[in-house]
Amino acid sequence: MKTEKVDKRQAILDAAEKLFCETGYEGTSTRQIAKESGANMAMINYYFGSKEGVFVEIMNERIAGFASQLKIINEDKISALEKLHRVIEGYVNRILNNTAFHKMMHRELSLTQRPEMYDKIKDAMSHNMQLIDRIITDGIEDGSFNKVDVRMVIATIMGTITNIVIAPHKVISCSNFDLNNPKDKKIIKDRAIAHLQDLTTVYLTTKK
Amino acid sequence: MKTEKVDKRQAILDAAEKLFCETGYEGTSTRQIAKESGANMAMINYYFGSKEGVFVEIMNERIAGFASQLKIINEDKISALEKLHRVIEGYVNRILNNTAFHKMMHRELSLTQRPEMYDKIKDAMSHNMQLIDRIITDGIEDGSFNKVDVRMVIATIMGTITNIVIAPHKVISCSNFDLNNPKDKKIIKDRAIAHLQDLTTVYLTTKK
DNA sequence: GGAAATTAATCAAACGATTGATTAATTTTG
DNA sequence: CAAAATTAATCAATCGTTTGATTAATTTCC
Repeated sequence: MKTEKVDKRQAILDAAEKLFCETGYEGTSTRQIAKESGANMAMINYYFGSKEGVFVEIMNERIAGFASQLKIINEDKISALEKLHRVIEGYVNRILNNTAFHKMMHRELSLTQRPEMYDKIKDAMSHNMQLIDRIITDGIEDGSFNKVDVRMVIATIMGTITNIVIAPHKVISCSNFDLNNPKDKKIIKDRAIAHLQDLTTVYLTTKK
Repeated sequence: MKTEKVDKRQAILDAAEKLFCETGYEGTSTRQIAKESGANMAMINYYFGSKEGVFVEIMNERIAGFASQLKIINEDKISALEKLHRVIEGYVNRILNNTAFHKMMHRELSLTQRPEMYDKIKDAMSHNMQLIDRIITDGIEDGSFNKVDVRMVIATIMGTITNIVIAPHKVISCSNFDLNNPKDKKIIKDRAIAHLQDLTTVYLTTKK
């Protein structure tokens, strides 16, 4: 009769991620997680060993998901510019579809107290970074891109997106604007993609 | 004879800022602050009323410092591009000279639990944003700049700098690299300024 | 000027509340 | 029945804050 299989384990993960995103790791108590997930407090330790175990599990799951999304863009026989544009589109979509997690990740990246987590995030990022690095470097070598500071260009692309997620008021000053509203999110996505594609096109391919 | 006036109040502020930057607000205890500052725990509440009072005081001091640094760049009779370049230089220098605080500010901006603080930071930022907005908009209106998505360009400038501060490994993959090392910091500063000035010049002034 | 009164600064100790974690008992499941 | 899942109760530790007392400095008063 009741097919509603309540997977407490997953419920804990979902609740914890939501709370960690909203109030931070230290700012979230195990009791809050238990309450929000509908599970008993002891279940947290039963399944994940500790509060930190929950956090690590969330990060691992997410990072694994990101890695699997790393498409074989570099295999396609398209121009370097076209590749870069696809990467930008993919990045903007991914990050703006997971704004809460992205915020949490960046928060963790700015702390020095959990070095293992810092390194884990850093490593996960570096894969994607190397992909972009290769695309731009190839473009420079085959003459289709200007000689630029590749790492700085990457910082610009990633930094722009992160900035939009963390401080959307910088882009939209409208007060009743909400990134969680699908309509508003779509607008921001399109603007971000258009801007970054235009920016990279002009900056990388304009002959001086 | 003894001019070593130990201002406990200031010692608390200094220690708290250091700790808040390193381990976050929730991650720092009042006992840590007391120990690090050499003050008695009760002094924190004596001077600032509460732990949050310390935090608010730090933020207010810093934000006031930033506002006072808001130079009258817009008054100078120089081109829009020149103004923008000066703003970029000022921003990079300011933020890279206060990396720890900048990290903390962005961390606070990504949380939803202290709305008053969020609004305070947002307001402080919006002043600087309006300055840049005006410079670019003026440049567009007088025909020296291309028609671009002004808010997105601002997000790019600020996002790039923040990204460098929070994830410097993206720019420098060298393992023994340290943003606290003055020599390394100088290198990053110069690269960031050169990149952003070059980027904005090409993107805003290239005729299509 | 010097005793008396007042204020500011500092301290050790303790407060109640909450933290993450664990126990032992119970229920559910296969 | 045995293993797995779940529960309420409890643990020691730590949290931010408050207390009452003490010292040092300043002000008031005669």
